[in-house]
Amino acid sequence: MPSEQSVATVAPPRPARRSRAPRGSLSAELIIDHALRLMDEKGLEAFSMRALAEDLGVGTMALYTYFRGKDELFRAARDRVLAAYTPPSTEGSWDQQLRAACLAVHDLFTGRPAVLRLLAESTAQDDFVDVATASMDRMLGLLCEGGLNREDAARAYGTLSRFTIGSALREIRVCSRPEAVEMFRSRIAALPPEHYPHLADLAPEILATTEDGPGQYEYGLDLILAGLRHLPSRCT
Amino acid sequence: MPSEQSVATVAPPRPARRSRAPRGSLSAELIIDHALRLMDEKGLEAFSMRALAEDLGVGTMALYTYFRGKDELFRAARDRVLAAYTPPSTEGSWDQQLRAACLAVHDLFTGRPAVLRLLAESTAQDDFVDVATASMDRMLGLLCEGGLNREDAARAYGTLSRFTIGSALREIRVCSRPEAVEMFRSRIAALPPEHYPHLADLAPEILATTEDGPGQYEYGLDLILAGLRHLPSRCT
DNA sequence: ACCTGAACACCGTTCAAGT
DNA sequence: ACCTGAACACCGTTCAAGT
Repeated sequence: MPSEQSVATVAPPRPARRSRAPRGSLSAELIIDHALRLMDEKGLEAFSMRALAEDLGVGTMALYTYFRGKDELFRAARDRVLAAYTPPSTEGSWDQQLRAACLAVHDLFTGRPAVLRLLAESTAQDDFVDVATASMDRMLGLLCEGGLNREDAARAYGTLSRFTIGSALREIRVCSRPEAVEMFRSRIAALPPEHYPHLADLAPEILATTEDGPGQYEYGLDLILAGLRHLPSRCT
Repeated sequence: MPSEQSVATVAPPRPARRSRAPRGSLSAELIIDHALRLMDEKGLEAFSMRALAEDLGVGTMALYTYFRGKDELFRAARDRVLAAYTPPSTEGSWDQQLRAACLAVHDLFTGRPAVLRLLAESTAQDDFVDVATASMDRMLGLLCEGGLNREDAARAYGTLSRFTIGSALREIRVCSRPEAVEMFRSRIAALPPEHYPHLADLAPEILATTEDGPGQYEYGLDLILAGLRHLPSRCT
């Protein structure tokens, strides 16, 4: 009496020897953990539901027990990183503290390129409140403390957050990637100097600042903070 | 004598009655034109090589005669918009002209959301020199004219360009989309005021500035320009 | 040369089914 | 409930073939 497995059936090629995954082996948290790691390691375009499932050692459809789909998974990953973030407390005058808070957000994003891209490229109408809620509240408080009126505080925050996102995006796409900087260099060198005299003249300085992302960020941040200190509405 | 079309052959369902496209009906320029229109109308995620080909009334593979693939088509479309751009000439002091040049770039991008997204999301190591070469050269010239030294000019340009891109991205994703603003509003209203006191307090001002994208951009721009005027290195 | 459809290797997701 | 593979409707792109 031949047992079932000894029968010479032509088995279809199974890509990975994986029996049914044990019942409690998955959870939303675990999925998000692996997703964030995968996205930051292999890049956002290499990420897929199928690749994530394989990384977890489960069938693709197992993910759909925990998330409605890819978009919901993305939002959950992004929100977890942003909501868990608390800006480091610092000492000093209001503008020194504000400076530190901005730098912390900047570092958060450059350290988590996938989350930044998710934030910037998200196509859903849903949007996280803003950069990171706790940080936003803190910065608004510091701006008021600095003597800005209500409208100036809101607008100053908007300015700082837009500049921070713009800077971090440039850094993860160019400054921190040697091949991209090299491409930038050769593109500038190839421009006809007679058409772009100032650009050709300042090329060395432009390249130097491109290579130093964080320094460039601090420079612009200080520029904005200087502008804030000279605001006519300020009465401190 | 039955003509060919009267023969009762069981024809496979042809999606569109399209005979072979005439020989010279396509060109790189025409393809780019349609691509830009499609991307701005239907959104970047709705765009595909297959949809573009259908829009042009040709087979999908006809596009590959003119472009190596989707990425090359994207780059060509982006480069055409940016390279063709010349900043409007304006009058006034160096900082007034600088202000006008920044606003023109800002308007270029908010008016062409697909190009901005292409610029921001491009994954290729190749990157256009920067925002728009002619504009970059002009702004660098104005900064030097304003008395900034070489390094400050390069860094100031970097600051202005990062802020401009960050602002334009925020505008096309939130400010100019009523559903997104509404989502933002309800998210803020849902936050516990005891955890985010400043945010809850300033909610009206924050929402007002969110609704006014261009105004918010001008505010931040003026803040940066004020910072530039107070730069210690300036000797004018 | 320019344009074509069929085919391939990917996606995300629906569905009916297994445990 | 939790997890599965098959199937569907999409992609971008390769290829051999038509004109």
